[in-house]
Amino acid sequence: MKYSIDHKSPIPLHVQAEVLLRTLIEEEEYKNGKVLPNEVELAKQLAISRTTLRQAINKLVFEGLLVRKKRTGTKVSQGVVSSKSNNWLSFSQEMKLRGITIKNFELHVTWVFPDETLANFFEIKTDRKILKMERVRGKLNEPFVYFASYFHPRVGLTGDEDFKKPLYEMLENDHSVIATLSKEEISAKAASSFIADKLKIKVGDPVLFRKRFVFDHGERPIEYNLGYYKADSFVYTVESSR
Amino acid sequence: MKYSIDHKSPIPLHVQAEVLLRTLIEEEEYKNGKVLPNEVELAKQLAISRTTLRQAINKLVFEGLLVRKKRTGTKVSQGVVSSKSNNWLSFSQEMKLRGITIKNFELHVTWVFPDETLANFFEIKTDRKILKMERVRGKLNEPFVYFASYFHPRVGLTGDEDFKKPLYEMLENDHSVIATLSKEEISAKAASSFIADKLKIKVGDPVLFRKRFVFDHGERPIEYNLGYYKADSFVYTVESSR
DNA sequence: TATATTATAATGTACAAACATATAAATGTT
DNA sequence: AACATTTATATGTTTGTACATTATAATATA
Repeated sequence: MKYSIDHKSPIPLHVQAEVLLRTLIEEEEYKNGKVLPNEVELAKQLAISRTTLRQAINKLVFEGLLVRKKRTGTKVSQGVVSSKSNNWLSFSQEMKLRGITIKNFELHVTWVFPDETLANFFEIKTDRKILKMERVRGKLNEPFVYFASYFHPRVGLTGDEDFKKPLYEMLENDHSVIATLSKEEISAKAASSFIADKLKIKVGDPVLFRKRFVFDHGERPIEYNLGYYKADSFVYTVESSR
Repeated sequence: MKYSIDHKSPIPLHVQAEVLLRTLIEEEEYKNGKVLPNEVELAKQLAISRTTLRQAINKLVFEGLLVRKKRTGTKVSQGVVSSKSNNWLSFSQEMKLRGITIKNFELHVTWVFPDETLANFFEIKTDRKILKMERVRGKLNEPFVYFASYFHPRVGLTGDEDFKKPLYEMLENDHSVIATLSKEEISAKAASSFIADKLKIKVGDPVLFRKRFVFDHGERPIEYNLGYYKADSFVYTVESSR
């Protein structure tokens, strides 16, 4: 047989099968839509169990490389590809693009004990103080966002930094912390009295709420950020393709 | 026990387990790094075999939602990898994954003249009628989103289509229209009387407003979609890296 | 006290065996 | 010829079982 599997190798059989399949589906005929040998048959040929073979196939199916169809069989999927969109600007940069000049008219830095959520996110104990930065930004007399940011001690912030500079630039230049990954959650909320006060709106008024989790290259948590945007002052844009 | 699995249901056990896990890991504690019950234990609790449970966990691991570690256990991944073309699920698909069954309790199809914005987007004249589809969706007696969708004439919809089927699938299968690009704008708004009525909330209550522009492979406009989500019923998640 | 060593608890790998389900193809019926 | 029915074949689901591997926790040793 053309391909086979080494049962003596320390490499797991399903991994060997996966590699073998990847090679196999590179072949012209398979690329052009020929169905693979059926699972039972192929498993027998490779002298592995069907379960093990399926383990390998599953992975490729999940990657979108293979497509399964009952009765018909499994074959190489036709059009694949995936891309991703990016949005990695700090708030001031984002606003600048829209021709809006931002004022920071409240900037407050304190050291606080993290609550459970924060301690968990940062993977630290609750008795270890962390830096909290709050700020209100907007046009003068018209605040439109309140932020609360928490930073991991690892970052080494003292609280004396110049927070008026673009944040991620500052972290990179002065602290060698490179934020590479972020996860955001966006939802709508009614303003609490605290937020209403900060944004000069009424309690219950709509706000856009954005949670942002920032990580460094090693997937270590860097910043935990909560943003409350006055309705209509902020539009979040996402582009995606498939 | 808090969650459980229905052995009588026609839904495969591993799918049920998957949904259940997705719900589970939405909980704060798990999101913040608590490890899941170990496989053997969890399988016993859910009264399914470990193999079946692993099938479910595997899927989430492939998606990058969970991370396994020997001896330590399995937990929700922090840094996340964003694998699947997941921002490309239709509403019903998105909800299904969360184990929520959606009712369409208002579905309305009409032909309308586009306003300036629409005509511009579709690059057509304002005297050419286009198909408008409105719907309210949610759990029964608890609507949580109102949609209005407009389709380009090019798509060739007659209005008699079965809009209960997943939209993009339908477009693809029955109309050979493949939506590949989307641009979305998300903001918070106060409910108008119209929206308040649709969502059974009060005028002025917060809603998440999502505009969605959908294009085909040739970047030609396909759909213009407006969605009004009841506050807290919907969280928009974005992952990005640089 | 610091460093090896060993035990333990979690995931990882692998098999065999049944039965379920969807669908293409073959067959039968009108 | 058009339609309905059956059958065969491929994937899909599920269980039970066994042993391997690895990283942490507990223990023993220098």
